[in-house]
Amino acid sequence: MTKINDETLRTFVGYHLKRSFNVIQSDLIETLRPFDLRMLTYSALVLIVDNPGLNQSRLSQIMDIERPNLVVIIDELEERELITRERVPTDRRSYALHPTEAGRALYRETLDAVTQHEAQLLSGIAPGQLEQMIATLKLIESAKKG
Amino acid sequence: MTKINDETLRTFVGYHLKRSFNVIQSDLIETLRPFDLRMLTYSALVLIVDNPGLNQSRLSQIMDIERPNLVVIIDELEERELITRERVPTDRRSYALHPTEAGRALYRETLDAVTQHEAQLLSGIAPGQLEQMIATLKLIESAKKG
DNA sequence: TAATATTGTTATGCATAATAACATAAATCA
DNA sequence: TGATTTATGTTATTATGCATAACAATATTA
Repeated sequence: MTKINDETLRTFVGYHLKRSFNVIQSDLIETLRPFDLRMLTYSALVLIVDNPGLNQSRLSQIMDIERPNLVVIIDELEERELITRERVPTDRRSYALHPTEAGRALYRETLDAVTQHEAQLLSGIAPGQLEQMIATLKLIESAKKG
Repeated sequence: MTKINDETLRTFVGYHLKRSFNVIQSDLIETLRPFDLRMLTYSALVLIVDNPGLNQSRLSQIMDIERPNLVVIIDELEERELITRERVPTDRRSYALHPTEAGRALYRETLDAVTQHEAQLLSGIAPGQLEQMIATLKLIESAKKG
């Protein structure tokens, strides 16, 4: 088999970002599978545990997704009794999101698992090199328009 | 509004990768919109122009997608007469994919546009820093299991 | 008070991605 | 050689991620 030439696409930073993210994403999906969590439900759980009382509008902002898409995620976490939705007395439009004890327990379990799996996956790369890359990724993130 | 704490997620390389990729992806989608191309149809077009004669099986491998998902992409490119599918005499199971002249023209146009847009988006970051990041991204890419 | 904005929701559609099952053709092997 | 296995492209189906329009309830503002 002749090797395929992707040098043109390799000139794009986005191409490298996507391919490397795919690797990490595959690993993460497998890591979360035993806990019956997807990337988005996991991210939401972590953010709710770390920011108890926040509402869905704020959560969708930090997660960079549209509010309608967050609804089903919150529905799922609530149905599994990992979080609660409580009416806010001072603003009866919104719900305050809080983790349950089960939610906090799952948070601890999964955080351990995810941390260890990512560390294992990236064990061949020097920590300093990763730190440097993260600094650059933050610059890209802040290049966002609007 | 109180600032939301995402420090836990920030400990993951994957979180930074995803957020920065989202920024580049949004920009790319807008860049490709006038050409009526999506990321996948664009990638496929580039790879076919750069590797004329390759078949769908090989293309799906380099694109990291499943063969069934490639079919509709190739269908679309063929229907728009940007590429052709030709039976391979020596292996009548497969098709050789070739760009048409229109496909090569669109390739040149879009390559210019995409290159310029990405350069503009990342203009605030030193080229050397980007190169260093790409080297790290390649390491992550090659950490793939299987 | 009237007009406007915000929050959460439903409905809908598009894009990306994975799997099973299949017909055709090629390769292997016994 | 013939039988089995493998490879290629396809259809169908499903899950997931992500965006927009429209809406009811509530809050804000002019």
